[in-house]
Amino acid sequence: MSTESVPQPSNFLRTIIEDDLACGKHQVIVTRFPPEPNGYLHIGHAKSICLNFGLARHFGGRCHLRFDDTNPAKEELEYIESIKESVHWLGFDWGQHLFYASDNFEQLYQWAEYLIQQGKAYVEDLTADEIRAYRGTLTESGKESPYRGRSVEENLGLFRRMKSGEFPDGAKVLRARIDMTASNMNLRDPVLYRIIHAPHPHVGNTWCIYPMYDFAHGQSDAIEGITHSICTLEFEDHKPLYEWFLANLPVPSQPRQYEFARLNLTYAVMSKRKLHELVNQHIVNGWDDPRMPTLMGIRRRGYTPEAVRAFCERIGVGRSDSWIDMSVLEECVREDLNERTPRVLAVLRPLKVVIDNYPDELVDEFEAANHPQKPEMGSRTIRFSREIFIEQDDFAEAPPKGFFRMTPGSEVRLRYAYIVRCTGVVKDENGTVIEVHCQYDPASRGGSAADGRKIKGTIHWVSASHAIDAEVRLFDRLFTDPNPDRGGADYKQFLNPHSVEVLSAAKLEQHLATADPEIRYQFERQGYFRPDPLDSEPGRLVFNRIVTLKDAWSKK
RNA sequence: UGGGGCGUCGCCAAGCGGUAAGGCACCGGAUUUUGAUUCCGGCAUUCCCAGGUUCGAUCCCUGGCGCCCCAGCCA
Repeated sequence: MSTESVPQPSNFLRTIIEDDLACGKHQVIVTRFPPEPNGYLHIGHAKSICLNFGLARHFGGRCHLRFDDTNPAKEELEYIESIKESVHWLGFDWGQHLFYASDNFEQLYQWAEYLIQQGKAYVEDLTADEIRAYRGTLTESGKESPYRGRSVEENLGLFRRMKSGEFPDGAKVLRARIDMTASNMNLRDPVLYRIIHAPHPHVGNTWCIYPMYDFAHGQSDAIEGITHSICTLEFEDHKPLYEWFLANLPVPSQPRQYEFARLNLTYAVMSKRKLHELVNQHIVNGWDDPRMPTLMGIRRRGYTPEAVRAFCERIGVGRSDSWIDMSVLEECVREDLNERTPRVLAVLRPLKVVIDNYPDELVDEFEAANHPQKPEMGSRTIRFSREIFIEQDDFAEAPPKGFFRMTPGSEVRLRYAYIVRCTGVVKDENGTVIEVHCQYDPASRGGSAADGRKIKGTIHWVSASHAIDAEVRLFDRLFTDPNPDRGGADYKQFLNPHSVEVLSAAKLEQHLATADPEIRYQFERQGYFRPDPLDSEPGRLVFNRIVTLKDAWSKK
């Protein structure tokens, strides 16, 4: 794919790995994509997936898929399945390397007892509120819990009773004994285990105590032999704790954590909370709504995995907070679709045109190229007759300066067909043009004038008696503001009221009657479209607009 | 005002002491039966600011300024 062949500039992660390989620290690198199965994946996750799988592929290593499933209160099987499907859709394969943090629960439990035995963990009886109060603030150090000094035996007994289900949710937690005065809050005796009497999506009812992220993540990395544990910036403050566990537990390997800046996209929101809200409040029609930045959404809309991968390559990886322009994503989609889609003529907002000097019953046929720059993509036949439809926007009774489409008195080319001249219009009682009359030039068959005169404008059309009907959904950005997320304001006030426009009377060339949902098309002069995989069916076609074509005219 | 991180063109991003890559956006112009594509050309005497070291600094030092993250029994 041409979009992926451009050499990529280096980034700090590649540099680190190159150095680790060069000095012999590692023979082979192992990365992992570690989602929590508590929601659906979005374009931000795609960046992480492409990074982790891409780095492994680039350096001949491997990448694991690991579910960080340590909190059964929020996780579901449905999400596990969806996440696997999205990663595959994006084009990556973890092979045999599918892992669950929950598969390590027994080992993690043993390590927790080990820490207790070393005097480095204790059972806490303080309530959640009390723990918070004892933790201190950003500027004041914390206080030690009165339960911090329990004996190893007492801690072990209590922890085992926690495990056996003797206590209700929240009654006790296991804490690491580190330093209540640490300036890094994560080191102020972090909670290691909490009691949750809930079935787990992967390991069922075997446990009622569950490890916290911090106690599971690094150790799982170590168990899997991860060499480079890549996460987002907000985990940087957790690194000392990550390393504390690796240093204080007999783990089988020593992974290293590196952080990068998460993806932010203009005109979109990415937080799980906001995405949930859009769905729950029916602002969008589900997680796979084509306007959503979820992988399910953009997939349904018609974005290709190739385009998403090209996007992830193009934006680079860094450590500074960044907001990528939506136009970068859109341009990646266009670049891919421009290469691969067959062209087709489709009239979205039909305006009837009658060619008065064209024989009533005559039907002409033209060969239309499927791709003007790629003859190998072939051609198809399109039919022409006396009555056709053109785009309402392609006609102007009083054209603005520079308009070179159909207008009274002047000539315009009907793509692949004939040159026509508008001779008159029919209006309804409101003065709206409802029909246009033309004369065609019989000597211009195919669209070229016999005398070689230049025709500036070419518009698309569809034969009225041959066209098929379809619904077309025009999607646009969900928000009107580039940063709906920014500062205090409610992001919902920036919702774009025109993020979807449904055109129910579109007219398509006959060729599209059997459109395969997996095939994308370019509707010439308009954009890229594909049949909606859920709602389109033979006889009741529904097309989604994936992205518009660039349009230098509308900018003026 | 505790700790951690970041600051190179409107948005990303290379650069790692030797005199500012690239992409998107934008602005021209050429070709065009898609106002698309393609193609040419333009677009940071300057790297948050101020000092310092050096023959030479975006890269080193010092001091400022700005922005982000952290006080879940979430990840």
